[in-house]
Amino acid sequence: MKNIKDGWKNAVLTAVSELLAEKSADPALAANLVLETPPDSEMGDIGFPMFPLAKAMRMSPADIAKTVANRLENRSRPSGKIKVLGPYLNIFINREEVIAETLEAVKAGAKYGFTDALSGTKIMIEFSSPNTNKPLHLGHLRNDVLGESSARILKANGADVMKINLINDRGIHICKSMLSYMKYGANREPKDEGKKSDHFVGDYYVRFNDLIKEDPQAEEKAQELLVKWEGGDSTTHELWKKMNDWAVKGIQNTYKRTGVSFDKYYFESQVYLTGKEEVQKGLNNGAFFRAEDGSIRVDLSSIGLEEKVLLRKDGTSIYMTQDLGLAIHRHKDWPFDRLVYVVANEQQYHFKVLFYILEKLGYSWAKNLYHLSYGLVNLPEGRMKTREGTVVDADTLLDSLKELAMEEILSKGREEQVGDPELTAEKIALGAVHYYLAQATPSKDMVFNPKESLSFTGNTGPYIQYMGARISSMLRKKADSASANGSIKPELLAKKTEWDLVKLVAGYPEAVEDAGQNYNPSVLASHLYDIASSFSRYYHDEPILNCPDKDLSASRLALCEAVLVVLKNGLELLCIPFLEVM
RNA sequence: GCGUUCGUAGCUCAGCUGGAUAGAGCGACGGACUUCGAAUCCGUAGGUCGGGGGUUCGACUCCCUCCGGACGCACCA
Repeated sequence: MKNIKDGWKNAVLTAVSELLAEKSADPALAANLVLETPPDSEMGDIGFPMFPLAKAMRMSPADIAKTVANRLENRSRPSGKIKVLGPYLNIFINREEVIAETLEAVKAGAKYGFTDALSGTKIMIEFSSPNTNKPLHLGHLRNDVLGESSARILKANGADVMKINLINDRGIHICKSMLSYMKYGANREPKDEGKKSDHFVGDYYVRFNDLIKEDPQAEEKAQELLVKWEGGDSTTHELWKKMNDWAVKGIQNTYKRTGVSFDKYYFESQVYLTGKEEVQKGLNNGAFFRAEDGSIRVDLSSIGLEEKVLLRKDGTSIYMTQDLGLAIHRHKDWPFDRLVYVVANEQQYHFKVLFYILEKLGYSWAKNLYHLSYGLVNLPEGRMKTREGTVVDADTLLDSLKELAMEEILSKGREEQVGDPELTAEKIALGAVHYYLAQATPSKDMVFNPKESLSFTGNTGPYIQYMGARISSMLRKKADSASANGSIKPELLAKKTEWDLVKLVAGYPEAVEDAGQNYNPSVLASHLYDIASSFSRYYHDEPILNCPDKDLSASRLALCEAVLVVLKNGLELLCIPFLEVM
């Protein structure tokens, strides 16, 4: 469909520039011509507003539209119908052609919608990056779905993608949970308390609050523990390793559950010292300077900021130093063309500075670094707070959703049809959360209302899953219907609803490309909702299997299959499980 | 104070590089299951697109300003 649009645009463009020349105006003004989609398909499939040309031609936009239309009528042009609507030159593109083309394209199955927009591009994407002192929460789920989904979308656009996870396994917060465990743990293990191992660790982190009340020195002791850890103290490292293993194993369990995976893990404990040499190098070549107090800094005045310390006066490194070294280290590991950081928008400053410094150090790839900045997930009463216990835990959330989905299955009496109710409920739960998180514009903060946000009706993941299940159900019954003996005839699909569906199916690859170019899964989510909802209306209004005309029935079913391909592929890109039955 | 960012229906969100009457879902109210799955569909009510200027043939979209919120402005990560 894209080439048809382009064909029309060129035809109109040519006609317009000719006309401009005749009016002795600059033909280059034709570049102002924009192609848009009319509000309703009854007005046309594509439209060209003529306002921008009015002044140069000294004609009313409506007259221009008429003149251009006449000119186009009398020459070779792409097939379709021209309709002038006031100042708009609208085109009804040749439906049969597009329908036939679309039904053919969809035969690519799981590959339908893949583009080569990014082929040959190596993209590294970092996301999740959990701390090992507590389990994942709702915020991580947003990060994870954005990261995983973006990675899948980039791959679908032909990119070579490497997903990485930087585990934050060192630092004062880790020491706090260790200290707390040393005090209250009594060498117990997760299985002794029947807890998921990351929750087990997290509970000790929370209990550090109790520890502070008991022992005012607790904060200092945690600091001492960190020094011991950095000094390589063996007992400390033993405990550290044990607790980190618990945390990481538990977190990985959640990844498995949500369908998130990584090609490579980096552990902060192994890389936090990298970057020191880079800072030295930068100092030597004049990119950085040594301040009076002995610390090494970078001047940021050219990007409107002040200065930033990169190495303390005692020579120890800071967060920026680490990230600096890590980026360079990663490029050596895997020479990417682009590096995407999926990190909350609170760190905008950090990345702005980081990218600037890397560029200043002369790394050619530095201009292709991208901070996929996303907003916080807030509760109706405000931000989630660990100490107030309002953090929405990922596993707990999924469990309670699963329970709701299960109730739904039971209340509809569908446990037989569904086969495995447990598994189905789990997939519905995942569909609900992932859709909810993916549908919002990444950069914006969002509000999560535990009571209302995760319903299964309306604009939700399960709604889309349901449409997939309905089509799947029809396909299972195909053999017993009229369509079994019919043949597919694109010209029979003449209803407005059918045309709207075809356009949505045909527009899917563009949505994938759009989502990829902008690192924005939400455009894909809304495209899927549009198509699911169009299908639902269609399904309601028109008989498909029950259609008496066998050719019409077969054609309609083919259209539904096309919709199904889009739903399946799109859900996959959004990390939402597809369900044959639900 | 400075910077970034957001402010669209009661609530949660869309609105493509400015274009034809601002769209969904939830909630409210009213309808539709002897028919392909009602986790569905249809209808009604609900909006000075935070306020005010400006640019433009045209502004939810761009610019300025004010108001309000969030987040940054660490030798914490």
